[in-house]
Amino acid sequence: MNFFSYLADVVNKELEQLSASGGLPEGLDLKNVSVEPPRDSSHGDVATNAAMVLAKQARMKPRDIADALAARLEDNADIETIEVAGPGFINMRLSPSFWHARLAEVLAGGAGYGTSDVGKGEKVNVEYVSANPTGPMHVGHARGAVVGDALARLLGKAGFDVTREYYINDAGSQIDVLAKSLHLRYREALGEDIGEIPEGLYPGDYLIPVGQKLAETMGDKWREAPESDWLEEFQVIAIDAMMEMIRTDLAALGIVFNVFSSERDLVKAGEVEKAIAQLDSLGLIYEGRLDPPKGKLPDDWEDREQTLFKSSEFGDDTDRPIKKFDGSWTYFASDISYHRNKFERGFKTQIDVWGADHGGYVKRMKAAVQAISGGEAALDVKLCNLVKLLRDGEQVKMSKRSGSFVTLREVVDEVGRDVVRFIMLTRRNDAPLDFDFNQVTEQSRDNPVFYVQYAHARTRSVLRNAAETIGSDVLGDISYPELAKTDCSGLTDPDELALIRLMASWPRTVETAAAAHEPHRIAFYLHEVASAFHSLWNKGKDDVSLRFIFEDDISLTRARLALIGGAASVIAGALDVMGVEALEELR
RNA sequence: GGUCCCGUAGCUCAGUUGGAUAGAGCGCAAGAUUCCUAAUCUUGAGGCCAGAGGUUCAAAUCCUCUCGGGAUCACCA
Repeated sequence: MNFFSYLADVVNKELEQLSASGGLPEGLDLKNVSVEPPRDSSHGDVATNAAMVLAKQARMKPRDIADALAARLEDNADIETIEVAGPGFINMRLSPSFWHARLAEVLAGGAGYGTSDVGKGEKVNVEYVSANPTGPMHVGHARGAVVGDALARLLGKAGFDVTREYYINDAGSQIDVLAKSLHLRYREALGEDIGEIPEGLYPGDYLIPVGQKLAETMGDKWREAPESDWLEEFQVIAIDAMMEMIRTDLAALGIVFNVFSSERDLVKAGEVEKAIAQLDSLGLIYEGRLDPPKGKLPDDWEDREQTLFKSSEFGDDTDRPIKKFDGSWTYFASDISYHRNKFERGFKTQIDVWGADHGGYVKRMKAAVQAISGGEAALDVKLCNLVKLLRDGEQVKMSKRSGSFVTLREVVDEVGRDVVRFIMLTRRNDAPLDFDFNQVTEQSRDNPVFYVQYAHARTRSVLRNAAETIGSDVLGDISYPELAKTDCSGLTDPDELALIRLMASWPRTVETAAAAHEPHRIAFYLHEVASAFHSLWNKGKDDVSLRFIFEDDISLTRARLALIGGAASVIAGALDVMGVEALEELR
């Protein structure tokens, strides 16, 4: 249960009763009344702004409303103390028994705790990675991959029906380049000395094995043939090989898609024509001229008539071309048809995860989604900023031209998938991110992955240790469902209750992070839980009564183990939303 | 020049879609190991939330302008 929602219901009911009994006017609009954590935990566990929000409508002083409401809430058994503070906040501290009940929920819920139905099964499409199939994935792709995957998991946890989708950009001119590069490697495999890879072709050696295989299976059939004979076939072969490589790399990161959509297939099926025809029927397509960009004029600027989409009618800065000079569709045109295709498959909420360098593309794409859906669908674009790789304090230089970029695979092989995934979520998606090889493999609190994993390993260590030192025949069953039934009235220390309050905040964290489409919040939440747990652990060093295991007090030990088990369960559950496995021990 | 993102402690960043005295880590200063992993914890100093207006009970958050950093700017994807 989201205890904030629960208390919001309680507050709303009391407000209605106040209205009914004449303490407040009737017919008040309660929609802005909220029950939230206070900024400063010394103010209490939850706070409501009801008195301030209603003051104007009710034509009463906030303090008067607050006093009346507080007087009613005071009788509620879940509320231990209540006070009116500041301009009219009502601060509530909840009773220990309320928190004990939440702990039981955490344990009984296990991995499913925090799962919400706010999504109401609504279909959401998350499109991410969508790297061009022209080479291996590099670390920049890794960030988009992790953000998209974690967002998909988060939305699923919040009750949405999520589809993870990869859009294969396999129709543009870079595919011609890919096919030509492959032909060169094919000739090389047949024994030809190809020398330096010419400028404009892909120099990486990942096409070498593909060329070799071609030479084996096809012999020299295409060696001297004109380009027009082999281009199409080489394109298909190259795309398949690259996508296979990309899938493998993504799998190494633990990322799997439900749907791969091919731009090439869309174009071949005439989907672009359909989409453009629809826009045309709405009067949104016309022939016209664009103003050149202000400021510096591009060298090759040519003022000419083009086929344009009226994206400016939907908030874009200017209208956008949908055909190239040679009459073929622009990338934008096929992207319109792709998003239309997603809408026709029932996705009214679409999320795209892009690199920050595509920021200038957001407005037109949102405009297009609005236009093709008649305003029924909405697109949210998450832009992922750059990842800066650091090693020994030095930036690892990446140059695509020389082919010396660091691949996703290399990073995953070096530090592990869980580390990559976690670190990629330690910043907001639109903030630049430093990925420091030294830091992320370090076993210290500088390393957030370690800090959180260590907390989990410690919880598991205590549970193992309890069973060993006391013996399970005396201690009893300490599985989470059994611990859920434990009498926890012995848990009264403020830090213990604070830890439970954090655990109990997990459902709300899921809901708010999902609503905001911000998976990084899970990483910050985890850091908080880990910190609260480490803190409690160390408190037991000074205060023996706060230790977890007492051989002569099984009842208290079980209560403490319930606390520990709850922490373990919530940490593991939150890590799972990030796609990270919780570790049992760190040795 | 247009557009978008960013500007919060010395550094790296959070800030729960408008809430109270703005938080955390690193670094700095001082401390804590008879126990289950000190691989951790506790305390302290450190701020004109880039700046100026506006909106309202309430602004780091929303609006306008200025300054500074980044991305991008027809016919690439």
